[in-house]
Amino acid sequence: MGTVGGNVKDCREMFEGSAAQTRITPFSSTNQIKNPVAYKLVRVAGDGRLVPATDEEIFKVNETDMHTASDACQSVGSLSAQGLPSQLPQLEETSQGLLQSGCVEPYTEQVNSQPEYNEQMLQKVEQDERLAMVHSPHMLSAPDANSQCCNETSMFNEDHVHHEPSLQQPIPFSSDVQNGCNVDQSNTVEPCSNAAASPKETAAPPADAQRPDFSLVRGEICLNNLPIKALQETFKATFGRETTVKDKTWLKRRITTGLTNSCNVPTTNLTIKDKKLVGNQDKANDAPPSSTDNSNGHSNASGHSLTEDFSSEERAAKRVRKPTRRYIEELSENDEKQPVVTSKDQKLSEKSDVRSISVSLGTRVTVTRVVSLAGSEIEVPYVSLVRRSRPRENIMALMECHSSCLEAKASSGESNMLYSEVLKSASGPDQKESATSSSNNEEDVLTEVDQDMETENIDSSGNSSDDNNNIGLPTMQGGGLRRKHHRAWTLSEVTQLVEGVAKYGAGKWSEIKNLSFSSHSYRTPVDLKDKWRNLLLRTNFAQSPSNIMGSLKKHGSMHIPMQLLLQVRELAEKQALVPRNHR
DNA sequence: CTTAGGG
DNA sequence: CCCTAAG
Repeated sequence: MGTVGGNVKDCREMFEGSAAQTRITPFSSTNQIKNPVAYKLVRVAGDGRLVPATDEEIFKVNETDMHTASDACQSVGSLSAQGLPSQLPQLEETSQGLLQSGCVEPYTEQVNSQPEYNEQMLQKVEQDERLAMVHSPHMLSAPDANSQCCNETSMFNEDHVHHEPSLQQPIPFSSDVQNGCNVDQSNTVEPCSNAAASPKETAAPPADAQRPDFSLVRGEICLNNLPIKALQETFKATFGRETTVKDKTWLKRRITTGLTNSCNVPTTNLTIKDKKLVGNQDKANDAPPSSTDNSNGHSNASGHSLTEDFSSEERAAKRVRKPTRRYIEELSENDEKQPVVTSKDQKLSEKSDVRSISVSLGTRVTVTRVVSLAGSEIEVPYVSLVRRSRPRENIMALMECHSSCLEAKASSGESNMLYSEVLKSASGPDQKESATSSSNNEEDVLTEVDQDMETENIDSSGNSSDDNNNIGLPTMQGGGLRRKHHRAWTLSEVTQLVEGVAKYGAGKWSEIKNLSFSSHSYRTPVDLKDKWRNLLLRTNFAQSPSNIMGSLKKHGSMHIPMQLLLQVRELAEKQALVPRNHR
C-alpha cells in the first residue's frame, strides 16, 4: 500500500497540474465501514473555492481512478481473502488521496447520517455511480459501464497487472471496487458502497445480497424514477454540462455510460475514449451503451466472474490487434521475447514499473515488449498523436493497446509512417519482416524502396519485377530472430549479389553483405551464400539440360535473366580456377 | 565472427 | 531459410 499512497499522491499532483487544480475531497469520515463515505470530485478554484469538477476533470479523474480501481480490486481481492479488516484502513487512506465519485456536497453528509434511501440519496447514489463508476455488475442500466470497469480490472488481474501502482492510483473507488470485487467478503468494508448505496446494507447482509440491491437501486430505480428534469440535472452534474435531451432513456443511458466511458478510457482505449470525450460525450455514449445489459452474473463475488466476463470483452477489444502481435511473434519475437516479457512483467510489478505491459498476455505483448525502451518510445509518439494530454502513467498502460492498434492498422495497410518508423527504430525490423512477404505493407514498401534505391545501379539488367519483392523489414536483430518468412530474392538483389561476388569474390559473403547489401538489413552473409549456392545450382542445372529457360521457369522462382545466369556461371568458373588470386 | 555445408 | 560445425 505504501506504494499506492505514493501513487495517489502523484496522481493528485498530476491533476493539479492540469488546468485547474483538481482535488479530491473526501467528505465524511473515512473510517468505519459502517459509515459511508462519499467523495466528491471538485476543483479548487483560484480563490480557494471548491467548484464542481468539469467533465474533463472528471474524466481525468476517472481515468486515474480506473487504474486505481483496478489495483484496488486486485489488491483488495487478494487481501480480502486474507482478511478484509486489515485492508480497510488502507482503503480508506487511498480513498482519501484519491477522489471518488462526485456526489453533491449536501448529500454527503446526509448519506452518512441517513441510512435509509431517500430521493436525495438516490440521486446521490446515481451521481456517485457515475463518478465513481461503481461497478457492480448488476447495475443494470449501465451494464456497459460495469462491464468495462470490470474488464479493465479483469485485464489487470489477468495480466498480473499488479504493477502500476505508480500509474494507477489508489482507489478512490476502493469502496466500489470492494463491492464489486470483494463483495463476497462478509465483512465488507464498504465505506464506499455505503456512500453510494446505503449504510444499512453494509452492515448486515452479505455482500452478495447487497450488491444486487445496489445496482437495482441506483441504476434502475434511481434513474428510472427520476423525472427527466432530474435526469438532466444528473447529467449535468455528471458531465458538467447541460443537456437538452429529453429522452429519459437516453439520459439514463448517457449517465450510466458516462461512467463507463470514463472507465474505459483509462484502461483500454484511449482513442475511443478520446473521440467520445473530445467530440462529445453524447456521441460517444451511444455506442457504449450498447451495453445492454450486462447481465453478468455477477453478483458477487464477482470479482472473479466479473473479471472473466470483462476479460472476454477486453479481449474482443484487443482482438483486433491480436493478430498483429501474433504476426509479429511469429516472425521474430517469439524466440526471446516471451520469456523476456514475462520476466519483465514480474519485475514491473515489483518495481511498479510504469509499463503496463502486464496487460497483454505474454504472447501478445511481445511486440511492445521487445524492449522496454522501444515499447515506450513507440507508444509515446502514438499517444501524443491520438491523445490530448494524458498522464504519462496511464499512458504506459495504454501504450500496449495503442501499439497493438497501430500494429493492426499497419498490418492492414494503414500503417502510419510514424508508426512504422518508430517501430523500426525501436523494435527493429522484426515486426516488419513478418509482414513482409505475405502482405506488403507500406512499411515494407518503404523499406524496400530504400533498399532498392541503393541497389538500383546494379539493377540495370534487373526488371521492375523486383520491386514487388517483399522486403519488409527484416529484422534481424541480433541473433536470435531470424526472418522466418522468407523474403523472396528480388532480381535487384540477385544482381547485386552477383556483382558483389564479381567484385569481392565468392566466399567473401561478409564483405559483400556489408558493402553491397548494407541497405538490405535482412540479408545476412549466410543468406548471400545460400543464394549464391542456389544460383550456381540453377546455372548448372540450366546448362546441363538443354532447356535452360524452361527449367528455370519450372522452378517457379523468378525468372532470372540469362545474362545474370551467365554471369554467375562465369564467376563460378573464375573462382574455381582462381579462387584466391582473383581477388 | 565468418564460412561452409547439410537439412 | 535454418542450424551447426569448423576455422
